[in-house]
Amino acid sequence: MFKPTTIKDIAKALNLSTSTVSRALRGGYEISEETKKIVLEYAEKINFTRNPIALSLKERRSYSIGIIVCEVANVFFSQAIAGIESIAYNKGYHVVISQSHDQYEREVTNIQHLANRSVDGIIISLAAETKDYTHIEKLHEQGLPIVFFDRILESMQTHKVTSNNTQGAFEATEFLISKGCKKIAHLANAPQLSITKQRQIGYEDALKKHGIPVKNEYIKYCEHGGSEKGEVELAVKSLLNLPQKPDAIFVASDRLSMGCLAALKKYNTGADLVIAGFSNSDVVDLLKPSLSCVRQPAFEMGRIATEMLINLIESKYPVEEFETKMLNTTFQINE
Amino acid sequence: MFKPTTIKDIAKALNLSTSTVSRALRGGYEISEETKKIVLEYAEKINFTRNPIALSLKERRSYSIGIIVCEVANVFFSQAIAGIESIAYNKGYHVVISQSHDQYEREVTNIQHLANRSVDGIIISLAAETKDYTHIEKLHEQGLPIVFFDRILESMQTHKVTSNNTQGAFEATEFLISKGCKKIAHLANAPQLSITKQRQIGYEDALKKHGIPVKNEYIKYCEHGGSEKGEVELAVKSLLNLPQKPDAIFVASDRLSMGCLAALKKYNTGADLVIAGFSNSDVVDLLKPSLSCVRQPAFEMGRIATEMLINLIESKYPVEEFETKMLNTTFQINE
DNA sequence: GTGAAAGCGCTAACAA
DNA sequence: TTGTTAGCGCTTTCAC
Repeated sequence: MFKPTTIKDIAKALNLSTSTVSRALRGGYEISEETKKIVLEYAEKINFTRNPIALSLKERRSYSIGIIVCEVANVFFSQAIAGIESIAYNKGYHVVISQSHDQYEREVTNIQHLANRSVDGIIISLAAETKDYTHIEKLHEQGLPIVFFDRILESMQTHKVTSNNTQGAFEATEFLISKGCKKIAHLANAPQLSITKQRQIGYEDALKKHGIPVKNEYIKYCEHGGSEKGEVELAVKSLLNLPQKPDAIFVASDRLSMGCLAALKKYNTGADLVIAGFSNSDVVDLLKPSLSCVRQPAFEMGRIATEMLINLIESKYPVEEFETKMLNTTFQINE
Repeated sequence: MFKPTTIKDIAKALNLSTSTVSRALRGGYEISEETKKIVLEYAEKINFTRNPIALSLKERRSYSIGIIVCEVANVFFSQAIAGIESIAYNKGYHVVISQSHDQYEREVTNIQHLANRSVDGIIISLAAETKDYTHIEKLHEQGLPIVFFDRILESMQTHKVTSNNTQGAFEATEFLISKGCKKIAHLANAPQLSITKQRQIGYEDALKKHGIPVKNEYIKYCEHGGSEKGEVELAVKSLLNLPQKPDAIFVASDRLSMGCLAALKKYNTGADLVIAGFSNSDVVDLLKPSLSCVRQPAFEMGRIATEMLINLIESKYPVEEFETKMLNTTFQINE
């Protein structure tokens, strides 16, 4: 059995009390230099580390933070996680990653699991399926620090980090217009998501600015964010079958973009379509139907969200003032 | 402050002792049906969950397992993680993911962090940079259950899961030969990795079988697994600059494949090259220079590794017999 | 400067 | 069937 040493072992070996050892280890000022030295050297020698579990129980906190994203195999999220880790580890926090796979049920399970003091706070981007927020609201009311990023819950009073989705969508759509497209479709995420609304506004604003009417049949939502099998393909198919077939598609997310390209390939079409969409993928310029894309500063978003969360966690007083940071996107043309 | 309810609160509210509550919650047979019902209903009502930290301290285990992979943004690993989670959650284990980014230092830090009783066991695929294994060996000697998958440490006596790398590499290389290629280069991972050796054997076997001489200058290793900036590009460049420029490349990993294609694009060449390599990417058939690929059963590998680990963790007696499972790959032609 | 002891939330041996 | 209590490893107040 795996049985590491405890301060009790050290105390016994050194003929001291556990409290003296404990204080010596954390450099308590009341301990004589000599004792301190003896203890530290011995601890070093036997490669001692304090039991973090016991520490958590005692301190009622775990020095770890939980992340909930829909999936880690998405470049946007993996970059964000890298950003989160970069801050968290520096400040002495461990990071626990969990995936909702865009499913409501799994989001609920994961957040329950993470709360209950196995983490000190949570950074979350909502699942596409989530429409009921009581599981989060309850924990928040109980005092669990929560920071939203990307897919935020607007109604909740806490810190939030997003990119400028509206502006990004606007640029992408305007790019499609600049390529001479007039029948621009929009392949969107689940309609209740914050990012879906914001991106749709950017899309519509661009159309309006250039005098192109917004047509509802050109906007297709994917309720499951593209994680349901065949979901994206169906949406693309219905666009292709419209009497007025689109000449361009603005796609709202990375996952949808890949699904869209795959569908176009399957139906052996798309050569006459211009595609632009949100994506942080690094292989985007290797794709056959090229994909111009809106890039989000994922790493930076992760960093900021983590700083906000740790502020919340370490704040001595209940925080009353919350901020929502919005970061700029960039647009990358691939043709 | 975040302050969840404890069994003490329940005991007080229900006028019972904490032990009764504790037993009722875990369905102890000695508790009367009535008391059990009252307790369970009340717990349900106030949405009670036991404090896992206290539980861990008491039981000297955390019911969580640690995973160390080079990066989560790699489809092979994210699929493996999904496999790991599928078993772990069913058996009541939490999963803690951490990334080495193929760096030795981070692997050491992560494994230290995970051990020390914050996890009950570890599933690991080695970092490309790792050449010294004492950090793992020490923990293993102390009794921490460890299972290797993918990039395994052959010298360690424990369970291991791999795919049939040699066979996969053989098929890919034979495919290139079947396309009429005779000057087949091999873009490989760090040379000390188990997978590198196995895949190289498959590559060489295929060449030999077809009477093609193995040339050392056609084999390029990437010490950092392609995670160092410019590493892959440099390797590809040196292949392209050979007096006898290759007519095909067999690439040893997903990351290297993407780097390779990017490099070919950058040098505006590759149309005359046939590429095949290991990849679990789902966008592989959308790539411009097409990439035929060896698919590994990542999800299944994750499942098996987890079953093995949990067996190790829950075994009453020290396990002496270890097994190495090897799963078959499949080959997917894209042209 | 050091030690004894209580307590964090939970379980389990022992009592009743 | 239920309650009392000690103890998991650590920190911290209070004595000395």
